[in-house]
Order: sequence, then C-alpha cells, then structure tokens
Amino acid sequence: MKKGSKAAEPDTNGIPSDTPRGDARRKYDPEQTKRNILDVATQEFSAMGLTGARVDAIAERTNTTKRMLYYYFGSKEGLYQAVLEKVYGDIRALEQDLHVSELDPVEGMRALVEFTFDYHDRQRDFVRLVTIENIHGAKYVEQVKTFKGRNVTVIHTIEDLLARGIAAGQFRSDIDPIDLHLLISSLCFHRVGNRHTFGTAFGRDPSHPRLRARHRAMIVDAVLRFVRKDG
Amino acid sequence: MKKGSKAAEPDTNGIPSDTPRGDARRKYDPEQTKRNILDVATQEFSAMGLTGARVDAIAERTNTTKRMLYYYFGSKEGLYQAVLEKVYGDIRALEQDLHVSELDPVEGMRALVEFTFDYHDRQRDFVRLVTIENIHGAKYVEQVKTFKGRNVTVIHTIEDLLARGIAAGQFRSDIDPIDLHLLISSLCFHRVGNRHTFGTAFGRDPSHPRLRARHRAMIVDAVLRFVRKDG
Amino acid sequence: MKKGSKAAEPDTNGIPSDTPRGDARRKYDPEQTKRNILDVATQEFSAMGLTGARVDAIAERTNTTKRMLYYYFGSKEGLYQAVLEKVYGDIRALEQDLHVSELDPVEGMRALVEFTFDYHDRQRDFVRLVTIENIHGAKYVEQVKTFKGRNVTVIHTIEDLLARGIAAGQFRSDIDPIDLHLLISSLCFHRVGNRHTFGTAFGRDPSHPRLRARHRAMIVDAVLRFVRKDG
Amino acid sequence: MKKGSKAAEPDTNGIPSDTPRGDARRKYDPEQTKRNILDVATQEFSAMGLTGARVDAIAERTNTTKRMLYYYFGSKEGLYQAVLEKVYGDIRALEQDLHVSELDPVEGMRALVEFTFDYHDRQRDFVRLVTIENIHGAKYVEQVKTFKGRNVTVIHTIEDLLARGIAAGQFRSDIDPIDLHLLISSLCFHRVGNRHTFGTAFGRDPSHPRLRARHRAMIVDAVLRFVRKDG
DNA sequence: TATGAATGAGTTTTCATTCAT
DNA sequence: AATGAATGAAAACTCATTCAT
Repeated sequence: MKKGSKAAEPDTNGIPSDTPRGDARRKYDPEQTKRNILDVATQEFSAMGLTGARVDAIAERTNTTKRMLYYYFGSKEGLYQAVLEKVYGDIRALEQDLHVSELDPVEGMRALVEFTFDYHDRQRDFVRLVTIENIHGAKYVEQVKTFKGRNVTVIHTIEDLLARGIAAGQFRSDIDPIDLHLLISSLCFHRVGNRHTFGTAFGRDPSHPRLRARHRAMIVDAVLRFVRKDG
Repeated sequence: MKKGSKAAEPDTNGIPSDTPRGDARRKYDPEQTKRNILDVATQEFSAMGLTGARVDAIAERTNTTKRMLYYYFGSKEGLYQAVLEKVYGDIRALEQDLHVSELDPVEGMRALVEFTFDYHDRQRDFVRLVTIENIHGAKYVEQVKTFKGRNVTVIHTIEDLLARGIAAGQFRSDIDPIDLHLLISSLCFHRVGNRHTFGTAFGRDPSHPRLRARHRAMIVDAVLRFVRKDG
Repeated sequence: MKKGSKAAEPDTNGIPSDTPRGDARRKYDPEQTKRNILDVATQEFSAMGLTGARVDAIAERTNTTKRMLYYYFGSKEGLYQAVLEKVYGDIRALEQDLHVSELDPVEGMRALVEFTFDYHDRQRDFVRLVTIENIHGAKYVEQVKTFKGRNVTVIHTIEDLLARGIAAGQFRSDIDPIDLHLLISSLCFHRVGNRHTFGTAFGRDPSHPRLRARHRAMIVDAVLRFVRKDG
Repeated sequence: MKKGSKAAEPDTNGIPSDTPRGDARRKYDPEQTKRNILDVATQEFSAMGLTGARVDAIAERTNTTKRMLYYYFGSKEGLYQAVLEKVYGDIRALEQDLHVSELDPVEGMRALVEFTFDYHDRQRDFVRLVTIENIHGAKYVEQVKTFKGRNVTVIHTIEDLLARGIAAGQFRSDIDPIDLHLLISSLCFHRVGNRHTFGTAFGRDPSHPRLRARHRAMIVDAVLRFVRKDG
C-alpha cells in the first residue's frame, strides 16, 4: 500500500551504478530515512504541538513506516527532541554567515536586527517550536546540546557591537547585552509567533509583504533609537 | 481528592454578603458550578494546552463531575472556548480602569506601557492561552465574540495618545497605531511567554523581581524613545 | 428559556373564561401535556427507532420538560409502549368506517385492499413502528391490549368476504383468510416500509403520486386475480 | 469469553486445504481477522440495529480486540457499512447461479419467485439489515458501491422473462418490470421481516415449515396469476 | 533494515434517569 | 403539577507503542 520509495527510485535493472558507495539510490539508506522522518516530524510538531502531533500522522506522510520511527528515535518524545536539535543546528549554520564584527557599530546593529527579523520571518517552524517548548516549560530543549552554545554566540556578537559603539560615542553605555537581545527577539518573534491572533484581532496578516517590510523598518528603527546615545 | 472548594469560593475578606448565610453553599447553584469549572479549566488548559489538557483532570479538581462539564459547555473544545472568552473579558474589564486620556501624552503612553507590562507579567495564564491559540491558528478565538471588540479599544486609546502627542509636538507623526500596539505587545508578551527558553538559554529567570523591574523600565524607555519626536 | 406553552396561550388578563371546567387554557393541563409528549414521542420513535430515539431529543421538542416524561410514562420504554398503544388505537377508530359487509364481495375486496393501501401509504409512522417492533421481536407490542383485537377484526372481515364470494361463485374456495391478509399486508406494507432502499436502488420514489396510483391499481388487480375463481 | 474461533473457521468438511497445516491458525492473518469481525458484526447489527448494537459486544465475540475493529473499519458506522456491503455481495453471488434465461417463461418466473422466497426465508440477517437501513433512510447503503448494480441485474432478468413470456403469448404486456420486482419482493420480504408482529397477532409463526411451504406455493401462484395473460 | 498487524490503557462523549426546589 | 440541575454507568473512539514476519 505504501511503496512511495520504490516509485521514487526508478528501477535500475541490475545495472551497477557508477557511484560506488553512499549512493543515494541504494535500496536501504538509513540516513535518508532518518532525514525524511525528521523533516516530516518537524512540520507536524510545529503545526500541531508536541501533544497535538500524532505519531500515525507523521508516519503516514513519511516514505517509511511507523516502526522505523521507533527504530531510529525510540519514542515520540525522542523524535521531538531530535527535531529540536536539528532546528537549532540549522540556525547556527546560518549565523556563521553574519560578519557584523567587520561593520561599523550602527550598521552592524542594523545588520543583526535585520538578520534576526528575516530569520524569524522565514523560519516559522523554528518560532513555533520555541513556542511549543515554552508550553512544556523548556524541558526538552534543556537536553539539546547545541542550544546554549548558540545563544552565547549571539550575546558575544551584541557585546562586541555595544562595546565598539560605546567606544565610538555612538551608543549608550548603560545597556545590558542580554536585555538588548531580549528586546530584539521580542520584536522579531512576537509578530510571527502570534500572527494568527494578531490577524484575527486586526484583520491584518503580519506576513503580508507590505506589512513585513514596514515592520522590518520599524523594528530596526526602534532598536537603533534605543541604543543610540542621546544628544 | 476534591479540595477545590476553597479555590472556588473567593475570599470575602470578612465582609458580610447581603445574601443570607450558608446561601453560597446551597447545592444547586449553576452560576457557581459554571464558574468553578471555568476556573479549573483555565488553569488546566493554560498549563497543558488544548490537546494536552485532560477532561478527567479538569473534572477531578472541580466541585462537580465530568458530566456537568458537558452539560454546560458541550465538549472539551466548547469549554476551551469559554475559557478564552472569559480570559479576554477579564482584560477588557481591567483596561476600563486606565484613564490615559486624562494624562499628558508622554505620561499616558508610559501608563499604557506599564499597564500592558504588568498585565502580561501577572496574567501568565492569559499569555499562555494566547500562545496556545496561535498554535491552533487562532481558530477558536475567532468564534469568541468579545475578542475583536477588546482589541479595537486598545487601538482607540493609542490613536488618542498619538494624536494628542503629535499636537503637542512631543510625538512623531509617522507612526501607525496598530504597529505601535504590536511593538508594545511584543515587548511585554515575549519575556513572559518565552521565559522558559530564555531562562534555559541565559540562566536568568525574567520573572525575578530585579529583572522584572529592569525590563519594565527598559520597555517604557524603548517605547518612549520610539515615539518621541527627534531633535 | 422554554416558555412555548405560554406563548401559545394568550394572556387572559384575569378575565374568567366562559368554559367552566376542562378548559384547555388553564395553566396545568395534564391531559394536554401527556398528549403533547405522546405526539412528539411518536415522531421521534418512528423516525429513530427505540434505541435510536433520545429522551433528551423528545423532551426538547415538547412543551414541557424531561421530568414530566418520566412523571407520566415512567421510562423510555414505557413511553414507547404508550406510543404503540396510541398508534394501534388510531387504526381501530378508522377501521370502523369501512362497511365492506354491505358491498358485493368483489367490490368489498377492492375496498378492503384500497383501504389497506391508503392506510399504510398515509400512516408512515405506523408502518415504521411495526418495523421497529419487529426488530425488537415484537416484545413491546405483545403487551398492548388493543393489538390482538384489532387483527381479529380484520380476519373476520376477510372471512366474511371470502365466504360471500365463494357462495356467489366469484372466489376460489381454497384460500386461508389469514394467508390472504398476509398477502394484502405484504403488498401494502413493503413499498412504504422499504421505500428508502427501493428509492436508492431504482431511483424511483414509491411515494410519488403517479407511482402511488399505479401501485394501488396493481395491488388491487393482483389481489383480485388471486382470489377470483378460474375460468 | 472468547469462543468465537469455531464460528470464525468455516467447516472444511474434512477436505484438506492446499495451504500447509496449521496455517489457518497463524497469528497474523488480516483477511481472517476482518472476516471474523465482519461475521460477528453482521449478527450483532442485524439482531440489535445500528444504534442498538454495541461495539464492545461485537469485539467480545470476536477472536480479536475492539481496537482491530477500528483499525480495519474506522468506526461503528464504517463497520456497519462493510456489513451491508458484504451482505448485498452475497446475494449477487447466489443470483448468478440462477439461469432463468434457459427456462420457459412461466417456469423461469416460478424459479425466480422461488429463489427470491427461499433467499429471504433463509437469510434473515439480510432482511433485518434492509429493514434497519430503511429506518436510517437508506443513507448508509447509498454509499455501498455494489448496491445499485445488484438491483439492475434482477430487473434485467425480469425484463427478459416478461419479453419472452409476451412473445410466447403467455404473459400480459402491460407490466412494468420494476413494479413486478416490487410485488415479488413485497410478498417474500414481509412475512420474514414482520414475522414477530405477525406471530403475535395471529398465533402463527410464518417460519414454521408447514406454513412456509404453503406461503411459498401461494406466492408463486399469486405472481403467476398476476402475470398470466387473460382468457 | 524494514513492515503491516496487533494491542492495552486511556480519553472523550453519551445516555437514561433522579434530585432538590 | 412542574422544573432545571445533577449524575453514574456505559459507550464510542484514540493513542503511543510492540509483536511477528
């Protein structure tokens, strides 16, 4: 009944392929199976929450069966945790590309805010999973190794920007970097995480391109006004 | 097993009620029964989410039985919706007490932000329920009648403040009131809704009194800097 | 919430009515209440079956409350039985009007068949309740006093017709009256009782006027051909 | 509590099956599991009706658990529908064995009526299920694919008989085949479906062998008299 | 490595009936 | 005579997980 994987892989008629090992087309590819499960699970958990997601629903959208899900991830919770791990890993990869230390403090701050904005705006799954984690008291994310490291990195970036801005007489000197991070996160996160109630309340979809652009500018503006040295 | 009766009967502070004694304990009191169920359900849904909450668990902490829950609210979803309705109604009631129109624009804005901050800081159940609603795409809150009205009220308040501030030469004239509301909400909501992941990431509990006070000042500061006219 | 009875009875403003006793407009009229419950119950049981009918649904469509239903009829089964009793009583009343003994045997037979046809065609509730009773092994109808008597009457009518028809050389002499009754009933009952599956199977609704007329003629024809003496 | 295994394994009459021994008892046999559930459900639904039947009661008499019932049939209604489908399929299969087109029209008609009589007389479950379906307005049978096809077949058989009988000068030419089918069905169905009320009313059990034989002859006689050309 | 069948414990919901006023 | 609130027992259905192949 479920032979999706076969259908996806055209019959090779016994002819040996020229890619010797690690061939993506070989019949049993544990890595690909795992990745497939993880991808589907990410969607399902982020759409339905940990309790709301159904193991059957995940398995059904997979190229494999429910049994494999347990084979690789042990339990529903194990799978959920693997999803969290993957999602946090993805961010790290992206953040490497931001080289704010090479920019002027104001421009660097703008770049950081814009990056944060864009990331949240695009990675709705990430935003939802964070939300879901908070409903569960963050008890699963605590076990994710990459989690703490990722946040330390951001704080270092902010500390560097603040220090250079203060030195250049551009920024106020009384700002706590973690507080500033919280402020930036709040502005970028809320409009994505709560866009449904926002949309219902005001008849405006915050993800509409025009609104998105305006919010982006507003948030950059608000942050710069906040850090900028008076007079 | 059933010690919810205390919670169900609000402390009267020794003030004698005008209803004859023992009246509050009469067996047939539909309003009290409903309120009791609603109170317990609010805690359970906000703690566990819609799918995570258990009807049995709610009933157990109630003065009555599971059957009455269905008698009055029809279904688990019906009860959840009644909880949303109640919670949104509660805010509205409180907001009436804020008379910002009588204050100087800057002071009024400060008062509004402080109220918003305090409300979110104290009403964690509300924050969690909004979060939960967003996981469900706001489909239940859409059916809550009091929902849209409540939000219009806030926008009117902000419009009034902005208009008066612009007239007095204190505020910028290019700010959209709904955008500003979003900005304020973001700052007040995020630190409560995502306090668990924040705490895990930075080892700081945003609900600690010292941090709370600092955040409150920071947010007021950020909003005022944002709305203030330059120069 | 349910003041249908009030609405139905215009306020008399304290003016004494000229009907002294048994006034249908007095506030508490047990007979009317019982009749009302019975009427609603007849519809509900015939529409849903004994197990399918819901006491709540019956009560809701009544001018009174569920409690009264138990007050007067004791239980769901008691009410069902009362419905059976009423329905069988109704037939008896109608059958009195048939005076086939005054007619020529052939015409009398025709009249009997037409009466039977028309009765089943119009009294769908009756047909359905008989059907329902058979699903329950006729165990409730057994306790209905009017039941057996009614059937004896029909058999007597048929016996009379057959005897006179045989004497007149019009009818065959080898027909058992109960068998003939069964034959007539079959033809009149089936097209009503099973009209839904029939309609679905052949895209024809047997209750359509044109089809009704044709069936009526066909059934009379079939019965007369069956009883008529050959050549 | 579970002695359904006998009923579930049809008597093989000592004929060795071509599958190795003990094979029928292997633990994983989805087809047998489904058949077993379906068989038990047929009895339960026909005995108790759709609403009267209990999923637990069905499961208990099964070789498996309630869970499997949902695994294979989705819901109580789904199971009921599967039962309808099976039961209608069974008739079709049997009807194929009747080769009335090879018989003289009168003999063919007699064979058809006798087959119809015998089928209804023996397959009480079928009769009851049709009755039950009509209580539900035939809404479940409408979704059964095999339903309409089955009925078309019978009509074709009747059309063929009528045409040949007319050509041979044996039958009247003014008979509608669907009407005739209704007439035959009425006579064969009613005495089975309503045998309980009939028995109660007249103290005669229509399923008694002697009565059965007489009814059979009577019905054949009535139908032949109806179709036969006069004079 | 992979799979479809199977399951026990739990979860929501329904129902006829009775209680207190 | 009449009523709305209340209820226990049972019913349908769901879920994460494991077994046999």
